[in-house]
Amino acid sequence: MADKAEQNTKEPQAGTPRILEDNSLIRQRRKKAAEIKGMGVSLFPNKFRPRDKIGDIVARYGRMDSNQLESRAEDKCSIAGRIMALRSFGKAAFVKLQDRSGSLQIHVQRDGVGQDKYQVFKKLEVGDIIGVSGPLFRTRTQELTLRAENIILITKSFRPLPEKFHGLTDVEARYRQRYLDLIMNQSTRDIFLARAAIVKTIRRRLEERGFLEVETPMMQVIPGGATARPFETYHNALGMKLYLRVAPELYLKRLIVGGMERVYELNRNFRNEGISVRHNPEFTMLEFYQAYATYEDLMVFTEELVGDCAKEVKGSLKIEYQGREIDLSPPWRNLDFRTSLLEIGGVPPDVLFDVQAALGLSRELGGVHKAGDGLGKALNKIFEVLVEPELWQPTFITGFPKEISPLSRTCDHDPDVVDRFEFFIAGRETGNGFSELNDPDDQLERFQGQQAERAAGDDEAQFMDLDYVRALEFGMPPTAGEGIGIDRLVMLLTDQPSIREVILFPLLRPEQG
RNA sequence: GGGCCGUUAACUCAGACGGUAGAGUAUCUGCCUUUUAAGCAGAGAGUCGCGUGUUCGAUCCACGCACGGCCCA
Repeated sequence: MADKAEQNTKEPQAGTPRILEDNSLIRQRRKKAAEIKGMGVSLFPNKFRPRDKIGDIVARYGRMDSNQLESRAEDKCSIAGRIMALRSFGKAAFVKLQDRSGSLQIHVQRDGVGQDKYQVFKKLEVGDIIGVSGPLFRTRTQELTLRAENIILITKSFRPLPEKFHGLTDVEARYRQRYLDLIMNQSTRDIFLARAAIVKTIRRRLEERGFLEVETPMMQVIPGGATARPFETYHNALGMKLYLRVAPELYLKRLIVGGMERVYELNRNFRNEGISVRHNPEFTMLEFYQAYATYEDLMVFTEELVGDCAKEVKGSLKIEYQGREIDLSPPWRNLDFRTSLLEIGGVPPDVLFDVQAALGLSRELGGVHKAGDGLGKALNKIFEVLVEPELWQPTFITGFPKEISPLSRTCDHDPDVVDRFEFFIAGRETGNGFSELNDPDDQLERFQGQQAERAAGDDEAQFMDLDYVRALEFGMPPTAGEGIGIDRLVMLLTDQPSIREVILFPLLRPEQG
């Protein structure tokens, strides 16, 4: 009997924690839970062990017709999952059960599971996690269905799931409550399955080439390896300021000095910058270093590596991103930095060698410059605004100015340029590689130059790292190294416009002011 | 940091150019042993993001704030 007075009450049911928001639906679900408990049934048992995955069942039996399934009625399946839909007919019901591999319809009949279990079952709701076992059959409409012979509540759900048709679409809710997003949206699950596949492919390819996976400090006394502002933190016992790393680069190259010759790290970096569709304060980067190689060797490897990832998750080197086709087939376009400014950016030739003209143009385009900024920084800003967005098809840019590359080896026949490339896909920088600077005296001078820039007010300039110079003095074999932004690669290969869609828990401000 | 847009029931969304709000789904009650956005009948559910101001009266207007989205820096 419905007790409407009780339905209306604002009083929480027994056991409702007051620290979380409450509503009538939650109260109703807790009431049902109490009733189930009152029947002597545990709400959170941990005994049921599913023997099967729904995906496997569908793969194995999905093509069998009614008669074939009938003849295999002794093949009992045993699965566990969450109730995503429930259609009840009084003495029978259909349940849509979802596990990590897929979903399957369950038919529960009073005469199939027995009066007692059916009484409990009638109290179950969408969102509850149950275990069921029984044979498969096909319904009148030919849907593969498990006939429940046994059914058990595994976990009671106190909160209502979003509506079945529209699901959860509110972007903020999807990021904050990613668990709900994952329950409700197959497309979200697919993104993170693809991400895992991409990371796995990268590791496999690197392992095949003899790279060793290592882990270097994320908390660093001297943040180095990239031009970026670091996060600061503090170690209480040591009484010491620490930085979250902006890159693992300098540590990985110390390992090259140490004789490891081929190393990689695929992990998080932290940069204290604004948030955008391309930037999250913490992001995942692959960095790898190979001794006795040049940046040109890595360009070839990059084409292979990115291509392998595309084949793995898209099955093709021709992919579509945000409605436009991208062809990852090698060889990729290769353009000199200055040439790209002229041909793609439409920059007047005199700007390329005239600091004042370059700074002027950069400022016109919105660039902010300090007194000490030279040609390299100005041209780089111009590049970012005029050229980068145009590089839709995969493109290597080479011939970068030395001024913006303090860790790269100087080009043998142009002292203003370094042996470096960046590659761009879909108008975004996706990776950066270079022949490493292994002349310790040159490196020391570059650091000193960075120190001067820092003194002049550039808080993105790199810190002096004397131990790194000391390591180079022991001798680092000629080495090429590269970093690839994993989040951006995943965006590309899952056709996502925002980096937040490919990060499980993107950084958001707290919900309550 | 700036601009634009958004925030209404658990979810997805309407809405009134000021008079304290609706739909669908979900939920509750009843019926129903092959449904699949099940169906039929009935019912309940809201601090209209937060605050201040204007007003007889604000969810709606104004200002501020919070959170989010997109664009720009």
